[in-house]
Amino acid sequence: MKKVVFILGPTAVGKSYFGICLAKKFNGEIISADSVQIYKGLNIGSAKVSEKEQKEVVHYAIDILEPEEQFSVFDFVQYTKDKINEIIKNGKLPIIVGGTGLYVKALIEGYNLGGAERNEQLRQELEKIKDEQGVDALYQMLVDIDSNLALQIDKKNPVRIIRAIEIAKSQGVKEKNSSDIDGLIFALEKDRNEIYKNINSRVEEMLENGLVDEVKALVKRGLGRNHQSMRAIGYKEVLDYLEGIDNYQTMVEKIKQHSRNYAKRQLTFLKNMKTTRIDVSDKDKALKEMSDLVEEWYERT
RNA sequence: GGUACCAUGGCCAAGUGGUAAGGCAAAGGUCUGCAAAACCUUUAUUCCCCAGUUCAAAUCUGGGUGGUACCU
Repeated sequence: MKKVVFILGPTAVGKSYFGICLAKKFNGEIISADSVQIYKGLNIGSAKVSEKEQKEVVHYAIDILEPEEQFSVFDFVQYTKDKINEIIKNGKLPIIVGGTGLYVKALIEGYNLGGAERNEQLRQELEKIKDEQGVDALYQMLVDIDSNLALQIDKKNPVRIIRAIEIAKSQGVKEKNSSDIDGLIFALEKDRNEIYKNINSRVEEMLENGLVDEVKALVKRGLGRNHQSMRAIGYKEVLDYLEGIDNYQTMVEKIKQHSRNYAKRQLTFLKNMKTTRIDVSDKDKALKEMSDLVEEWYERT
């Protein structure tokens, strides 16, 4: 079994901080589990750890993709498994820090995904069916192709139905889940209002640090709303502002609002995972608590 | 001061006589493949107030209050 520490939690609770502290203390290296921080050029809006912090502690899964590229849970699991092995081989402790729940869940539970490629042509056809005949027709297609798979898919969720059809039609081999990870999984928590307050002030900070310019640069490079990376919170809203759809004030409010909604969703997702909950309202106390737990867990075989 | 228009949930808003659409927010939730995505559930016994017409009014009439625009 591979020993891996996980630091999860909603946006703006302070995951990065605790990750770095623990890494320093336990000779660890960090793998980010964040669907936006993997992209180069998306720094401010993704609250990426600073270069300075990246020098203090080795970080992986940050800046590994161009903003034009696609990425999926499958890719994340592949990448991360390799890194975990590498880190352990070097005698260090892997620490996974991030807020993208599904990435982490897939890793912990050992999803064996087949690696089905995106099929743009098929996608276009399916989109067309959805627009012309509705989601029900789309779902019916899935039922016809693979009725077992269809049972697991939300009937009304076009994004998932399309992906399911894509997978069903590809040759990807699916095996059973298997995980060789012995995880110590922390879920950082804090009073909801406190989190919301942090989010609001962090958004203000991002704006002061030049979020709008960051997006402008990406737009200049040819990025637009159909790129996966640009659908992230903080980016799509600025895009709306730059295109004159929203005024500045509205943009700011929307970024805050969407971040709050996101935090809520993360909290819900985390509730369903087996985690060790840590109240981080008192930073020092929380750090001590986590350190003790890591120590004890690390000793165990 | 005059004239016109408007007043519907936290916000935006549809509805012009038949028993309150929708969107956003909020709250809760889903989750094995774009997840900072996508999706689901809940949320106005009541339409600014008062009086009237009518079997029936958010919808019509009169008055009041508040707002907006234009005029003097």
